Amino acid sequence: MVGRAPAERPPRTDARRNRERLLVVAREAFDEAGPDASLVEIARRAGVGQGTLYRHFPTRAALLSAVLADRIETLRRQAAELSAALSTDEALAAWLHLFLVHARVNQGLAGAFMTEGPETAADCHQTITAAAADLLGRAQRTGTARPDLSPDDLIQIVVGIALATARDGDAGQADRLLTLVLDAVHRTGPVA
Amino acid sequence: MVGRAPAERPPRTDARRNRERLLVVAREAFDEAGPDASLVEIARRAGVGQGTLYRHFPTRAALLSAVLADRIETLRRQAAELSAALSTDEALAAWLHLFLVHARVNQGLAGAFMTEGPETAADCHQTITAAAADLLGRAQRTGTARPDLSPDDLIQIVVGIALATARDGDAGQADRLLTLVLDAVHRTGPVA
DNA sequence: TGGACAACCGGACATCGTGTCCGTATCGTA
DNA sequence: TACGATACGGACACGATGTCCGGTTGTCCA
Repeated sequence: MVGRAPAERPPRTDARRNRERLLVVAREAFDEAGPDASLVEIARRAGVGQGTLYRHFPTRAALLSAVLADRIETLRRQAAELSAALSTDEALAAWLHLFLVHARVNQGLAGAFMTEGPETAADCHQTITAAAADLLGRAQRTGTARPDLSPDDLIQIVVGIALATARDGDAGQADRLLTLVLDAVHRTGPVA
Repeated sequence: MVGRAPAERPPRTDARRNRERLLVVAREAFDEAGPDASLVEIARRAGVGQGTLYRHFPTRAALLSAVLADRIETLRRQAAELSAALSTDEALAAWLHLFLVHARVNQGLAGAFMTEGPETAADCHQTITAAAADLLGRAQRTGTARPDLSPDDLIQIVVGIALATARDGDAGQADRLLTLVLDAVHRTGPVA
């Protein structure tokens, strides 16, 4: 084991402050303009120089996943809550719906999963997949969900729905497609 | 009815030649670098100025859909062939598989559907949807596909699968997800 | 308290991509 | 051949990304 960082100092207060401001502004900007929002514009609105932005968040993905971190955390928590409050099937359906809505609203979520390799968004993906595994696993053990479906595949197809329906305002279509998928998920027997 | 175009002249030979060269080069470029390939680079490799490129294809989408036009045409033809050769269900499955493969290989296809409004890629979308409507309609009349599914929704979810699985090389996942969807499509009765 | 050093800031800059504009060259026709 | 319509080409304006460095500001210690 090599020498570890020698008592690494905490970041300076102004650095910490700027980081917070950037996150707040970035959240707004991504909500307004989608995941392609201009980074210089974000820096400008946060009242900092571009250098500051790029120092804190070297890439767009880094900023995106930082912004998304708490949404992801929220989704994780909601998975647990729904799992406790509803039946397995209802919980799975409700949570996937929440996930879909979030993924569509800021397409950045789905975008962050896709445009990056596993490096940056790995944590997010990990957390989401774990939550899905929990809910799906319960349904599978209960016998109401087909056993030959992985949490990763489930997440991926919902991401697909989000990506495919992100642009047009037809939210109904996204819901219909999710319903279709859920139908398939619960199909454990042969075709009727 | 107002006066129609007065005997509109055919394009000049050099214009026609340049258009061809651009299409050839663009096809290569999109295959190599994906749908975000640089347009100036395409112009350069085709030996024409940027102005020429933008005159023939005012937007990236215009170029993309021109490049895709023959692939789309191929898909349309294959739909008819499969429809004649196989059972309705097999034809539908086989064609959706072909569509998925094409959409993934050059993500540009799916990209063209998404990044544009209905304006530019309308023809492509129209053709694809029509082919899907044909195959799906037959299955629905046969009674092997759920009646509450529109061709548009079907296409959209396959596009979603393509978008979501375009980056990572796991072609198996795309197939698994398509199978899942097909399962749902054929589910005409209550859950087993 | 105050001074020195590291950490941090800000914005200019280099680079790349898109799409427009217009002077010039070339094609088609009389 | 000569003329007008058509098309060409590249400079240009604009906007975005990411880097770099001189100046500034916190932090720590004497």
